Amino acid sequence: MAQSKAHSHKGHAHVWADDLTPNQALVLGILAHADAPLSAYDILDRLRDDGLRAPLQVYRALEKLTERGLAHRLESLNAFVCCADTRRHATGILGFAICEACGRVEEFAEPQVESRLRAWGKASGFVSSRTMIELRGLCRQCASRSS
Amino acid sequence: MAQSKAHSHKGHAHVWADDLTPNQALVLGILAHADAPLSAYDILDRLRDDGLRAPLQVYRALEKLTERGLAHRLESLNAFVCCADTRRHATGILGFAICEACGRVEEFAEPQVESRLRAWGKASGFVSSRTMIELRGLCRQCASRSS
DNA sequence: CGCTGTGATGTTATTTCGTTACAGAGACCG
DNA sequence: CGGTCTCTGTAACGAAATAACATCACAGCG
Repeated sequence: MAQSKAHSHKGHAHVWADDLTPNQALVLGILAHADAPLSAYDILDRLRDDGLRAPLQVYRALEKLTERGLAHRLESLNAFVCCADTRRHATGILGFAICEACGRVEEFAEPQVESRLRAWGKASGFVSSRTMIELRGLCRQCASRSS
Repeated sequence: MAQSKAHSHKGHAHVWADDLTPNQALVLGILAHADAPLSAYDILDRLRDDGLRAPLQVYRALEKLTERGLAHRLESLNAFVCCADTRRHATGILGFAICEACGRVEEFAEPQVESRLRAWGKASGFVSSRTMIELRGLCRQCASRSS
């Protein structure tokens, strides 16, 4: 840890967190500027000019970023997005609505969903460490366009 | 369609549905006897003696089985399970609790979770076609053992 | 200074997962 | 008969993820 600024020389980096390593900052920068989820290899391709060469470099950065809630993995897509609201993420379970037309992802929190899942865990004895909620469908714009 | 019995000569097949093709019946038979999720390649390995040779044969069968709700894909695992309760599946959204110790999967339905998600969709304009809910953690037995 | 522990990095090769492309066999329908 | 549809078989490929191993930077300590 303790890695100082970690500003991309391309100007990707922002405020988020100051203690990112250079690779982590590069990856987060790419995710923050993308308007759709990116696979690890997509990210790698966009960072070749910044010196990244192997998938593992990207996967390692993504692992740290997701641990800290700065990025999320979409399991049904094998792809990653930048967290839309770090504050909210800290408070509980997030859901993701993935538009299959435009590719955009909406991040949401539903406290009542969370409490119902917690109640189910209590009743069944299952101790949950991580919860994934993903919806596939059409966002408002795409749904109205295609109707 | 209309493929008759589709009984495996190894005795895998059961009641479920009579109109499965031979390959579909083989795959479903393997899934039904497994006590943990299986990847497509796991399934393929166990069906070599039954004549299956290529991944695609398994993926095609899995596609039909999941369409009909006879099997489910666990996105966070890239693996498949036999549906535990086809009746319940027909009625709505299912969740899956995956034990990271023993590998077993519990399938559950939470109508209130479903209604909350539906409400969110209505409010945000998102038209959902498919919903995935997966929990990772420890089942009752494994949680008590490891405490 | 040298030594040591720890975490991030870099590189190669391999494994695991999933799909594309193409061709054949059988059922059903006109 | 020809046309279409679904299921099937085979080979090759592409995408996603990890294993194994070596290196580098740095902080703490004697």
